[in-house]
Amino acid sequence: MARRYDPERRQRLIDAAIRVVGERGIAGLSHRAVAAAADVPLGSTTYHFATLDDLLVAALRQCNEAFFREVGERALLGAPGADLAAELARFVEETVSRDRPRAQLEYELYLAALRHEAVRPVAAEWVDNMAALLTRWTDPVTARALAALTDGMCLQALLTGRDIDREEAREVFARIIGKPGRDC
Amino acid sequence: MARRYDPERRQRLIDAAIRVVGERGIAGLSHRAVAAAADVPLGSTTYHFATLDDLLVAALRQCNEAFFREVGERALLGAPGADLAAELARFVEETVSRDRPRAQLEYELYLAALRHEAVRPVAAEWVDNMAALLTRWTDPVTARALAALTDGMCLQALLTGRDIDREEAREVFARIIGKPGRDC
DNA sequence: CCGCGATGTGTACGGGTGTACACATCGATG
DNA sequence: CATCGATGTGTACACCCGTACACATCGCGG
Repeated sequence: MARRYDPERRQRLIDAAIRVVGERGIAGLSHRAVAAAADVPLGSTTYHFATLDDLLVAALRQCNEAFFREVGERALLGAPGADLAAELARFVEETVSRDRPRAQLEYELYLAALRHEAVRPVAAEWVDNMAALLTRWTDPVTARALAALTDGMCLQALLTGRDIDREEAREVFARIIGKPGRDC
Repeated sequence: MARRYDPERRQRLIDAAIRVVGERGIAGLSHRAVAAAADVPLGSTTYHFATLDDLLVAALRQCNEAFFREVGERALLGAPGADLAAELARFVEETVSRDRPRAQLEYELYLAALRHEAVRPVAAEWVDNMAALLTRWTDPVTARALAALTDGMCLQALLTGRDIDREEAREVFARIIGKPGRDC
């Protein structure tokens, strides 16, 4: 494999793309904007990423990896056996209130799959990763439902600008999981 | 109030905007595209809607009204007292599989609130309307949870291109509602 | 009936965009 | 060291965009 003059050029472009989307939204994503943010000439962006969809996919994939690496490392949901409903409630509440710009960025990339066919497989990966993660605590059906409810809660909060009531969230998560000691 | 030469000009522009977003996505929404779709000169769009956000808000508001008018007229969720979980499962399954383009359009406008501050109040109305509707069957907390889960399920299906398992959906909705005859 | 504001129309300008392409430069390979 | 493909660079083109603005046209109030 031939080495590049700037072996990290591609990576820097992805980082720049994420920065651009974070600041100006997907609508502001352009070869030129990324080139400027990465401090490289225009031709370099078009060389490494022929279309904007390529950039979008690379950016979402990187967010995806970063997110689940963090979740894995920091055990964002506590150890298996912990109170999953409470952990999920904490997670959505913090996602929405603590680092809102980042959540908006991640969701914007994720939701781009609605219109951009090319992004769909990566969005599917995200969904599957989240479900797989939750399967450590519960069965697959419940895991998928928890993932969906998490998305719904975060999005409604982000879209309306409201905060999340952590206790209310915990209660609802618990209902899906099923209260321990009862047979429903 | 002074009557217009074309009293329905504004309305036709909104319809055209919805058509444009449906065909080309929000990224393809422009004064020119709307003018062409409505068969009016460019200046007319800018006169009635100075900014694109104005158009976006008007379009979403119209979708919002149309949606809840339909829900109200056709009793999309069945009469109060019906099996709400089953009705919701049917609803999400049909939303995703029957008229997918329309669902994509509605969600694209709705999700625009992530980036467009101006759209946020209308998105909030949508959330509130959905919750208020569900309050006919259940308490407010459960209603909000059902609305969030509905969004999450539809979105995950639309984003990944997958279908919804109606029976699985019913089961999960039922858990949030709480099964009748049992005390959980 | 006349004037004025609301509504409608056409055009032009400056700026941003994707894309293409010719050229420069490097690393590996023979 | 000659060569060739991969990588990097600069520029130019055609296109679409929001915006502004001058002008036309209509309806209503005085």
